[in-house]
Amino acid sequence: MSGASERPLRADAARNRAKLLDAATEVFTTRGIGVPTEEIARAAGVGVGTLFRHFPTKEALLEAVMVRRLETITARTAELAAEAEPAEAFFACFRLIVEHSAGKQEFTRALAEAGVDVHASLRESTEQMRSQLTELLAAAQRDGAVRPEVGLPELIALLVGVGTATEQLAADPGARERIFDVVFAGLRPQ
Amino acid sequence: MSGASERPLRADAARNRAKLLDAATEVFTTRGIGVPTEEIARAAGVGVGTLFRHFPTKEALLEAVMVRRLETITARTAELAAEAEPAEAFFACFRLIVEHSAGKQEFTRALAEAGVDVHASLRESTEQMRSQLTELLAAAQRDGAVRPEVGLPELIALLVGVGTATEQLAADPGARERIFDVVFAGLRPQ
Amino acid sequence: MSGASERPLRADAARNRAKLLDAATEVFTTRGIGVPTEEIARAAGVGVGTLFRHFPTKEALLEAVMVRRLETITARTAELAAEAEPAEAFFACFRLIVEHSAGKQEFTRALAEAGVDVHASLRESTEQMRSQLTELLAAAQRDGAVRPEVGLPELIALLVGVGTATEQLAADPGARERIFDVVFAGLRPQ
Amino acid sequence: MSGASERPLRADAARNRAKLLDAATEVFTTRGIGVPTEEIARAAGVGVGTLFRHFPTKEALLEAVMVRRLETITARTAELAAEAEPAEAFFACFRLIVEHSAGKQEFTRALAEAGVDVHASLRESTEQMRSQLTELLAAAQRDGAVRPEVGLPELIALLVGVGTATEQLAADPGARERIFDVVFAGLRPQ
DNA sequence: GATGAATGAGAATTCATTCAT
DNA sequence: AATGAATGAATTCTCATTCAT
Repeated sequence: MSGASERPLRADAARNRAKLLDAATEVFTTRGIGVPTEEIARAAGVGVGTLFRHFPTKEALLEAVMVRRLETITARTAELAAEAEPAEAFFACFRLIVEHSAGKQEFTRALAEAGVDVHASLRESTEQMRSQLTELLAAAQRDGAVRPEVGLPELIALLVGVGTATEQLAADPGARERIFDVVFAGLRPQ
Repeated sequence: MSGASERPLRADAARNRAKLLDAATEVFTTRGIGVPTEEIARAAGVGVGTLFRHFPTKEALLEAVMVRRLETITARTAELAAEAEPAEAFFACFRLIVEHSAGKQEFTRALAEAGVDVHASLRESTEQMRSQLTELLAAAQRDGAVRPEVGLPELIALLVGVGTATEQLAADPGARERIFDVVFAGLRPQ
Repeated sequence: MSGASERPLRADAARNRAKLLDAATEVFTTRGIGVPTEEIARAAGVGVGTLFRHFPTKEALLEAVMVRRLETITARTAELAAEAEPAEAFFACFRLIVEHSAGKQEFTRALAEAGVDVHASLRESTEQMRSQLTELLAAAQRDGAVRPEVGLPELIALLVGVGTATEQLAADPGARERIFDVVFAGLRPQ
Repeated sequence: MSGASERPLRADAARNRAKLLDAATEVFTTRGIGVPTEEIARAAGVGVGTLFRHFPTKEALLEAVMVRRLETITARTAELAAEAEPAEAFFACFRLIVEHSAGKQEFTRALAEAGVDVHASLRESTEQMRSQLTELLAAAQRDGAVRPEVGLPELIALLVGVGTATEQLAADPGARERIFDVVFAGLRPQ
């Protein structure tokens, strides 16, 4: 489903690639993007050379991390959307996305700064998520579960904003829940 | 008003300090923290040496920028709080803070990473703002304008979150307004 | 006469710049272009940072070395050309250029590979030398001291070729002299 | 004819070795020595591992390329020398060697830098060529076709020099011809 | 005090060479 | 034997900070 145009990748290479992505995700989200590539390689248990063989630049690694994240989110969102009523689905997906988005902003910014207009491969995953969100939102609005004047841009901004807000409250699940309460209440037709 | 324990500072030195803070604020918020100190000095029209005479480390400059921001916000918040009814004051201050917080997160993160737990001098300004917010919130809740279960941590997280959300919508004031609508509606007792 | 558009350059900075150019000339010609910048800095008695402040890339350093060389040669050629009869001047300049060109090829190739078509600043110095050579050659041919069918490209190729040939014979001045004999004889009308 | 002391080498291995030498010759002469080994392997249609099985270091590959070149030249020189009169043979061989020496300098330099003083295996081929040249030169001098004061070192230096000169004129065969005219004229007794 | 040159510890990236498949 | 993934030392360049002018 995502870029199926490369050779199968030898078993060990695939394993290393995965280890690198895991390590990078972990390290980038907990310690920020500034972390030297060398540390990511160490965290993955491989040499720097291997890292750069798989991802030709640090930026490419960042991008790959984000793509994988977006794909996970997209897949789970699709499941959720299929299982539940529009209203329920909308709010469940909102939570899901927020919970899986930790640290995403910093990534996006870093990529954006790199000039390349939200890199091609990211664009694909991004586009997919946008269309899912468009549908979820429309259905929820049709159902009267969400204010009609809220558009896709506002929804995305809120997702990012709530992501940031809850990150601040990492230590207090109750408080985090109250953030959702507030925003969900605010999204309903008044 | 802040740390009045230094020598008076010669007129030109004071002017340079101000120019540096202005330049740093501008540059950090528009281009991120990664910008080399040399560029900030250039933007301020002084040499790097001067920058480092005033702020012993880049981090100290970051901190000073934030302190000044917080002081501005605190001052205006105090004015607003004095002029208006609790409910109105609360929401007006919320907007005010959000609008003055552009780029703040990145700063905070950078400082946090620097290890020193939210630097001493910042703590002072932070503390002041916290107590203002505590009062504003309590008054608004007493007035029945804000849900009683929302606490200070949630309020702060929402301020940061809405700041992030509106940053995403920099180009569309109407959409930004809708974010405030949603969150303010959600904050009111349901 | 060469790019007089920069600030005067502080005394110590100028000294360092000169030390760097001297060291680079020495190191590049004796040990080749592959030598790490760090070694050149060490040879010049400065830190790498200083090297890169003066020459933003290794390539720029290479270029500066060549420009300085060409300028020296051009200046001496002009003197020689003024002092002597066309025939004598032509052959004296030929020697001069050859003797000052040690290692030049490698430089040119490195720069050429860098893509930028024989960098702008080099072009200027190069152009100057070309026009000098054009005149010297024309005068010598008018005088009947050099075969009329030899053009500027051949002259330049011969200069480079004799440079290479004599480099091979660095240890044997007599043999080097014989190379000049052969080529000078071959250049005269037969 | 060269080092006949290795095992016979399986047919496919021999084919790979040849493909590697061809590719290396091509790539080194057109793009310089700096080209990564991996590209040479790719150009030869084999993996890097194979390259390193046949040539234990990059330097060894360089050496092998040169040896093969020298052997080709030596063989053709022998033919030419047998077919023609001394004078004619001398000048014909001079041309031959020059035309087959493209890029050789860079190789030699690279090998020389590698410390090992003109590697053992090269020495053998080199020695053979030296003795051929010695004979050709002596015969031509005996015939009165070449100045008597020119020795082997000068001849070699001239070969290298003319090689360099004609490389500069790659695009203009006429000019290249004039270089030969000049040098051949200069070599004749005056 | 102000200036900007000098410093050198990192950071990203490359590439010859080794080794598991 | 061949393959190409893995390795990590080496290289170019950056930038916070210091110091001579």
